[in-house]
Amino acid sequence: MAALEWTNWLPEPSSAPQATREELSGGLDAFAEEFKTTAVCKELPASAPGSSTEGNALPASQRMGSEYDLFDITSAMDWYEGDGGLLDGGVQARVPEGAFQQDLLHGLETFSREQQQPPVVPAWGSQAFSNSFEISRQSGASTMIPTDSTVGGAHPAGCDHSLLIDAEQHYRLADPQEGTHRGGMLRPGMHPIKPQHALPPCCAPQHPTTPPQPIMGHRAWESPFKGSPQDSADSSLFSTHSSYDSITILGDVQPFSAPAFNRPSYMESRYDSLDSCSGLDHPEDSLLADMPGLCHQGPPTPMGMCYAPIPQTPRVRTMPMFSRSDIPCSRELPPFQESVPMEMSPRQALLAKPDHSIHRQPQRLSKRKPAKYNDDESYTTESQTRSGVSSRGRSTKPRRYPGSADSDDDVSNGTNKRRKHHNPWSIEETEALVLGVEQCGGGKWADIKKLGYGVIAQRSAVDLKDKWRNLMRVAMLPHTATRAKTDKRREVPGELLERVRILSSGFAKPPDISRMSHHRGRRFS
DNA sequence: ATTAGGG
DNA sequence: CCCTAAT
Repeated sequence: MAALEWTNWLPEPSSAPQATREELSGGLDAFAEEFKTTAVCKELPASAPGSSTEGNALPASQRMGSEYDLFDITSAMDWYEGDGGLLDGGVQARVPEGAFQQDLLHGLETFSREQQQPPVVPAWGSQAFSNSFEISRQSGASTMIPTDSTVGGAHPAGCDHSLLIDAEQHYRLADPQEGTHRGGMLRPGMHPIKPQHALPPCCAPQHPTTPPQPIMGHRAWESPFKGSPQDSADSSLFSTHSSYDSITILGDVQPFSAPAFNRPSYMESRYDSLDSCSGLDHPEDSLLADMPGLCHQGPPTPMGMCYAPIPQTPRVRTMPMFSRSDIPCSRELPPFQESVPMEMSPRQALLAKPDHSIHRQPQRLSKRKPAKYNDDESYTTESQTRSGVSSRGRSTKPRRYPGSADSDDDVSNGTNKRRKHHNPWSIEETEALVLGVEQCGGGKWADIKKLGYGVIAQRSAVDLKDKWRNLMRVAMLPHTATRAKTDKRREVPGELLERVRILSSGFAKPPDISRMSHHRGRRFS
């Protein structure tokens, strides 16, 4: 086979400092110490073992412990530190230091494997290793979130920050400008970037009882520099939106194959931007496109194409397609409207399964809502004109007089107590809620509503909050406690509960065990 | 205006 | 699902 030509654009192998066994081991120790994790690896193989590609075919749990995992995964993640794209003026932006470290590593490894030579390993701590990636020892996944990757010195700081978060919510914020790194554990409410741009609770840690999830998540994300002239996306791709409006967090992905590594587009463009390398402009050029085991999920996002490992089982765990309602894109995206007459995005169409709940839901609402408004109508006259749309606001809406007759409470339950309204959540609603939490994180119910899932539109933020609380309670119940399901329609699918468990494990305050059976005689809805 | 939490 | 306190 022809030797890889990565030397055309990578530093000469001889120029890369060679690390001794001890140096590399020491670096890994430091890494492990800093991140309070067990050492990534201790032993270097005398020669490249079986191809790392084979290694990645193994479950993540079995791949841990090898430094080749480190290399493969980082290269496969396809995220670069910074963005070396062209500026408006056609000036080639500088490529951040270490931008190609993943490729360098993989290239070195592939090279040595093909040449049947001992691996060439750059020294830890050299420029090739600018500490801009992190590995989760649990899932083997690494996630890199570009933050304010402004190129060409347009940004005053002229730096290329990069925030990396792994599945265990370690984060690492690199500031090449200052040559500093900050790291630690992500905690809810912690905003490594800027307070006003809250970092969404990132990929939830693996639930102890669940196997590694291939798709960690897909989250909306607003860059602190969104819309600023310094935003590379603004200058080169879109007019108003940042490349970093959303990120796709991949789990275990296959490493680049050598053929993909040799793709002309790759060799020529040198991956000049995050977008090009991820296939936004030319999907066929995406290195991920033809990687075995990867499937293309969803439409292109401003960040690039979404890829994810092909699920083992044919479960329909599609990725949420839109993190924002108005992603501009060169390709046709389904029309999407922000306001009340919600159009159906593909995802929503998927959610809105025919029959069951779809039928019941509007009926309940049409029965309940007008009644409520009619009640209020006699008390509030002018407020109706101004109140406008807000479908359900609790605060703005004039409230029923406490003692007023319950015209809409049709049935009394024998006692004199008012029967409370109760619209059970449909499975579709529940799934939409879980999707929202997966995107926005818990506690962001107003944001979740803004996502625009039509099925949820009639539920207030408080409703979402209450439902999520109940979902957590149900999810944390012992599996054996699946109460007699007389009502199959309302039963929350185990798959959803599993997702709830995964998400809830990432929150600071897990559901209070003592209140776990808070159902007070009535079922969780 | 939103969110957390008790009821 | 309702209500209130607290931001």
